[in-house]
Amino acid sequence: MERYNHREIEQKWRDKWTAANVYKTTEDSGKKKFYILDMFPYPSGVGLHVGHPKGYIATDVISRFKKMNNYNVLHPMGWDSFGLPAEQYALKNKVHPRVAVEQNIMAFKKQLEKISLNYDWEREIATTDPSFYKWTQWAFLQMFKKGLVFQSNEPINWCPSCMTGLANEDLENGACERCGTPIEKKKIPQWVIKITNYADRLLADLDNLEWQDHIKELQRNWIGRSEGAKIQFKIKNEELKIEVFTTRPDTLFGATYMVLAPEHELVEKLKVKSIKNTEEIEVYQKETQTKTEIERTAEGKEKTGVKLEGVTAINPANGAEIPIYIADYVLADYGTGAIMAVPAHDMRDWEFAKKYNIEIKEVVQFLHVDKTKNSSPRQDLPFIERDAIIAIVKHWQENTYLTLKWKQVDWATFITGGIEDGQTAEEAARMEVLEETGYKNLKLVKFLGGLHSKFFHNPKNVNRFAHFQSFYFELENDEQDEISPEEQEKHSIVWMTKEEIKKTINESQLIDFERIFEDKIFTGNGIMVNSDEFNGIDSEVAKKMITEKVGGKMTVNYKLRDWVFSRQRYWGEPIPLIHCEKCGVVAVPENELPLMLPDVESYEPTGTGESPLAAIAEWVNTICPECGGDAKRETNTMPQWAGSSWYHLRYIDPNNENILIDKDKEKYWSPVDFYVGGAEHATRHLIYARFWHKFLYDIGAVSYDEPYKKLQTVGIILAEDGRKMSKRWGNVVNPDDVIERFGSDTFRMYEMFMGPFDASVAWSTESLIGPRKFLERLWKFFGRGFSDVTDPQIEKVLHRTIKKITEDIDAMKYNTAIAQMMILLNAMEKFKAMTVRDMEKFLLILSPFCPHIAQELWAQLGHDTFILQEQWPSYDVQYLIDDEITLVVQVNGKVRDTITVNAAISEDEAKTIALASANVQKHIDGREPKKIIFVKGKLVSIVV
RNA sequence: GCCCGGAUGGCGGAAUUGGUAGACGCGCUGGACUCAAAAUCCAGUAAUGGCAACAUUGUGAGAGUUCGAGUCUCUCUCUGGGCACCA
Repeated sequence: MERYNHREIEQKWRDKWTAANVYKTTEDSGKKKFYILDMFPYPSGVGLHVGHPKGYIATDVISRFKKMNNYNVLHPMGWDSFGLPAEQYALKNKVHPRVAVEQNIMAFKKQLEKISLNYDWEREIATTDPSFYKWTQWAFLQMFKKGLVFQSNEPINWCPSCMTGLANEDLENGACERCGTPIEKKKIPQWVIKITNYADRLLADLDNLEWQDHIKELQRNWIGRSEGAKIQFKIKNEELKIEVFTTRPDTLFGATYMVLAPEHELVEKLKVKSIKNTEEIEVYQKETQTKTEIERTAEGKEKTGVKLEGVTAINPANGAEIPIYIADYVLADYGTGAIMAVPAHDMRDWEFAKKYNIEIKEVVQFLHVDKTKNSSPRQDLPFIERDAIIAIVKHWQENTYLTLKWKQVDWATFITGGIEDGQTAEEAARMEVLEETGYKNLKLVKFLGGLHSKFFHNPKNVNRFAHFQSFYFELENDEQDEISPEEQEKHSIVWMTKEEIKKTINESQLIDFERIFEDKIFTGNGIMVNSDEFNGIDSEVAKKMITEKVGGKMTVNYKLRDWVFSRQRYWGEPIPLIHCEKCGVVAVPENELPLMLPDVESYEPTGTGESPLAAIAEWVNTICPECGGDAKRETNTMPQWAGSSWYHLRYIDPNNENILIDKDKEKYWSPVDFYVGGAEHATRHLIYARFWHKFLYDIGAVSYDEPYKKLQTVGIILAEDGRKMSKRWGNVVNPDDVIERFGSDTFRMYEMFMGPFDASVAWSTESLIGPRKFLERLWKFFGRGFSDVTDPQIEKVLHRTIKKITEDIDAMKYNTAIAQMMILLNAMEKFKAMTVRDMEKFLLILSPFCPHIAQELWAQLGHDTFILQEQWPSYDVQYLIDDEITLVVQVNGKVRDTITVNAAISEDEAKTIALASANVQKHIDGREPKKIIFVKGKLVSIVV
């Protein structure tokens, strides 16, 4: 037998498979369908590196596995070929984008073919193909007709380097996701899709998807649902009202000023007659506009704003007259673009109010329910309410604090006590300190605020619901009165350091203690104060009550923004709309689709906010399909995400000229059963595609309302140096080189063996040797010939391997599946004797991973069939059962012996054998076993 | 700051979900073959002590629950990712 020659074998079988068209897929109602999809690549100029095919290999393994298990599998591939990079590549290399895309697709395809992925290439699609984008445009027109598309003149995100507007999703930390250039706000007319109409469904339907939880969580955060209230504030001496959205209507009594976004329309209206400092306002508005997103949101940036002089608002809760500001910390496009500011309970408002000396009014106080062992409230006791004080007293010289250690029980506190009638809280605090410790000369440093606590008062054996006011004093000297004998009996005075306090004092008092050192504001829920009739109730409950009282209404808000859909670039689908002076904006008639992207002299971006298409007069000038008069075409193009939002459907029916997708075919194949791709698409492509698909569902074009039933993300392959593979670092590994040297099978196997599928692992050419050696050893084993019977030891491992691989492929645990095949080969080499029949089983389970060598050896065994079309082997349970098992014997939790026993051993027998072990006896050391635990099939644990 | 993950030998990683930690692979060490090297094969490989049997320690750190914890609970450190003035 010749040496394992991967080049010869792999080329031979690739040719044969292609000639026989083995990957062709047709509808077959007799079989269960399985649609498995890769995120299609962007055919860039640089070609594939070793990381790209990882996901493709995985889906290829599953696809082959499913085919061998009698599924009718749809496994297609295509190209996401519109968009900026192609255009930029074309500009740089002075070729037309169409030509560049064609070349790049050819190059990509050539690379992919070497890996022998079982795609049905007859279903290949490209988003730049007019027969494809006809339907992208068609779907857009349906949205337009349903009123889901509107034109906006609001400032949008503009990338000055890419010279195009961008959607919210295209930003990364306030910069362009592609080029890293800080985003500016620019006012240009934009087509926007009301994706927010779908926010609730996009959120709710996540629950029914078999996606990884962290991806769902990412989408939930991106959609950003928050519940709150809309409340209106009257403006004094004006007919106008300010409407705000707030998640904290309970804090309304604490709203001491209001803020409008600088771009808020009310500002312009108020300028007309009320605002006295118009000039100052306008300077600030200009500043806001020219700032980049990054400048506006820079971390640690001090808040800025300008007061609207001459205008005030009325707080609807208490009638208070409060000032109005404009400030750029309020965003125009979230909520109503205006807020009620509650500096006592919102960090941002607090910063602002401190800077501009605005009243800070506390309306919610912390409610602490003690959860520590000794102090958590007892279920069986009622709460006794009490107004009380806490006094924290610092030593006159040292860094220690006064505490009381109770003598009867294990309990230490600061000085606490009730407030008597006619006493102020501070008076009560001073009195308690004097009574309990005798210290007299207190200097008040800080009032720490209110705090409510539910706890079990251990010394007094009652449940307390205490309403504390807390004070921080410093002692001026050690002057001290005599303490009464009763007090002395109760507790002793202990001076504690910070560290000691943190260890001994109960939770709620610790919160007070921390307030000494930190300027913290309370932003949580708690007990209402300073809020008239709502005082004393739970702030969570007060939300609805206060909203109702002031005539507001509870509502829901989303962070998700509408989808800015216009790009001022050449290489995209033309937006099929026509501007007519008489008729307004009119849709291009559907029978004129596709609206072809015209050729153009210069497709460079203009940078003015106008698309390069605007320069082609003969294309732009058209007639209005409604009135027949002169009209102009829309010249913006669609974003790259348009085509990828529905491409999964087109594979099902790639050549249909009459309809987006044939309903019967769609019903047969849809939805995608398994979708594999990069996690970076979690908040863009996967949001857009879900939206687009849901829209198609709503208009009856498809029959299932989610596109991707199950989603799995791929972990990226890092370069050998641990960095990302990039031309810039010069650390890119090309799959062509690896396949040439080691073979496609080795390459495929290694990528699946590297680690867990969704983990990012560094490439290692050194480790690649492992899978290669495995294949060489298999080849060699084959050369040795076969026996009439298989060694029972091999048989056992073989059937376990079949079981494990069957399960592992389903669970996407390829690394352990391959490890198991290695274990099998190790056993084969050790025990040698194996029948042809059993070897066939091995080849069948190997074939999804390494199709070429499996097919070659399959043929060498005399088969003239394609292994892909064979049946997946089943395992025989009789080989899974062990007659003998190894029991672990522990003494006090430590392994002292292992004993080999019959699998059916009884508990008593096992215990007897375990106790008989010499080493076990040594560790029992004559003591009497307290307890012997027996776990069937696992262990005997002896406790002495 | 907020929301998700992750941390196991020299390296990539296993661990039936609470039951012998380190499967499998790489690397490394020793041996066989060879004039020699590569390749291949055999043996070893968590650390420490011991000729060995074995003992002690050991899954980022610290506490806890348990006969028993990589796995469960709490606190913390480091780290990857996402979001970030979202009211």
